Order: sequence, then C-alpha cells, then structure tokens
Amino acid sequence: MSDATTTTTRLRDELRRRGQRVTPQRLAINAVVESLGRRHVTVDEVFALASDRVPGISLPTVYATLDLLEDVGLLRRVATEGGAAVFDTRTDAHHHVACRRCGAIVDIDATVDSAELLRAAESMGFIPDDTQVVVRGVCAVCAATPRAA
Amino acid sequence: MSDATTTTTRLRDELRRRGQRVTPQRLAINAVVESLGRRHVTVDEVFALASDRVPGISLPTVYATLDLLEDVGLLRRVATEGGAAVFDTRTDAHHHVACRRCGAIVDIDATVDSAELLRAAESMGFIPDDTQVVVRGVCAVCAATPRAA
DNA sequence: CTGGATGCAAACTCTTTGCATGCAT
DNA sequence: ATGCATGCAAAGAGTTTGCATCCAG
Repeated sequence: MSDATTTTTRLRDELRRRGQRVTPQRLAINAVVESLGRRHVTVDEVFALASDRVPGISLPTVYATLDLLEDVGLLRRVATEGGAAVFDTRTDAHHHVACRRCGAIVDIDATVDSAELLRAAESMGFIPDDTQVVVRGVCAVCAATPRAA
Repeated sequence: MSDATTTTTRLRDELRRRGQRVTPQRLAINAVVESLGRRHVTVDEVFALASDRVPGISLPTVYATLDLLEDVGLLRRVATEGGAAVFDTRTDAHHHVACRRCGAIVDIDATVDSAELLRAAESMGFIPDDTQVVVRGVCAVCAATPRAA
C-alpha cells in the first residue's frame, strides 16, 4: 500500500464527508504533494508540477486546494513571516530554523515541551491544532559569507 | 528615567556605532513604538502615528526603520504566515497564539524549553537569535460563533 | 439537474526599488 | 563637504475576488 493511495483515500473520504467535490484538480494537486516526499514547497512550485498533470489548471485553484489540504491535515503551513507562502509536506510534529539573510527554511527534529504553553492557550478558550517553533538567525552558509546580503 | 529615554539612547548609540545617521524620522518611529506600550503593531499603524510626529514621513521610511529597529533589537517580528507584517513591541521571550478564523494574535506567557532545539540548530552551524512558538487554532470568540467565517 | 469547483482576468494589498533632494556628520 | 537617509512614485510580488462555464454527485 503506497502512501499515495492512502492520502488519496483520505482526501476522497474527507471531501465526501464534507459534501465537497472530488475533482481531478484536487486529486492531482494532492498527488503532486505526495510525490514530493517530505519537503517544503511554494505555491508556484505546486502550480508548475500540477500543470503537468492537469494542463490548464489555474493558480487560484492551486491556492484554494492547498488551503483545503492544510485544512484536511495533509499539509502544514510554515510560519514564515511575510513573503511567499511555504507549505510543508511533513505533517508530523517538527520545527523550523529560518535564515534572516538567505531565507532558507530547514527542518529541526527536536522535542519541545509545549505542554505549559498549550495549557495557557486552552485556559483562554483557545482550541489549538498546530504548534510550531520558529528559530530565526543566520545559517552556516551565510555566516561564512563575509558580510554581503 | 523613562523607558523612552532609555531606548532613544540605545538607538542613538547603536546608530553611531554602525556609522548610520540619527534622523528625526528614526527617532520619531522609535518614540511611536515606545509610546504604544507592549503590544502588536502593523506597518500602517506605525505610519499613521509617525505621521503625526513627522508630517510627510513616507511609508518606505517606516518599513526601513522598522527593519532597523528589529535589527537593533528594539522590536520583534511576529512569525505570522503571510499577510501584513506584524511587529511586537515586547522584545522579551514570549510566544503567540494565532486564530485561523479571525487572524487575532495573542501573547502567551509560558516557559518553553527550547534547549534541545537550539542545540540541534547550532549543531548545523546555525546562529540563532530569536526563538518563538506559534500556536495556531481557533480563538474563544470564533469558537463561539456558529460556523461563519 | 443543481450547486459547488474551475478558469480566466482583473483587482488588491503589501512591500520594495530607483532616483533626485536634503540633512546629519 | 560627503554620502547616507528620505520622499515620492512607480513597479513588483503574491494573493484574492468576480463571474461565466463546467462537471461531479
């Protein structure tokens, strides 16, 4: 059983459950996301790859579908601040380091105890569904670069 | 000794140290940030308030100066994902909860042990300078709202 | 059939850039 | 005097919206 089958099924079921349509575009975008393995993707990237599978697919559809996949839980939006949206095909708990100079975003696998944080959030009536840590700084490559931007 | 005097001095000293200019615009924007107390601000908000102090100040100058204040450490950029930039006048360690529906961003004061995370980042050559946790979910107000957007 | 999804294009928001002027140093 | 910072305006990037058409259910 491939993951592709698994997530396609998950998407199908979830759409039916919501009374939404299972369209070729949605399945194609999910297939693209699936095919990428575990990494970060931009909207443009998905658009380009989805265009190969469904010629004529439009950018607004890609935006809408990525939002949908995030909502379903098949995709996670990375908390970068500003700039282009970045989605993460890894939906399991992990965190990110972002370079202030080159903008690179790299996964960090480390456990962070956010129990107290979540308790605090919940105590104010918040219903959390995603917790991610963003570490900002300068990456190794940029740090090695004299002082250019 | 007011905080205003303190941060104005910090800004002045830092600018001199860098060989950059101490301009009325920079001081005014810093004064605006100072006057707001501890809260979140958008670029437009700062622009409007700074315009009262320095009529004719321009938006590009506000952008540049907010970046400068962030660099100096007098301001922190909130890791929202996409949309308008949000700056935090609180520069001490704390975290945020962001509502997916209304976009509200609220401070969370809770300790999070990010030692392992920082070690992992540093082990890959990263030089971290800011760590913030973003909890996404639905706020109390939106959760109470039937199902509208 | 019927309504939600799509494609297209345009609009919109936020942010950055280029250049001439001005002012801090 | 010197050149960085500013103001203005325009461009640029990313995202969203409106509407007619189309197709999944």
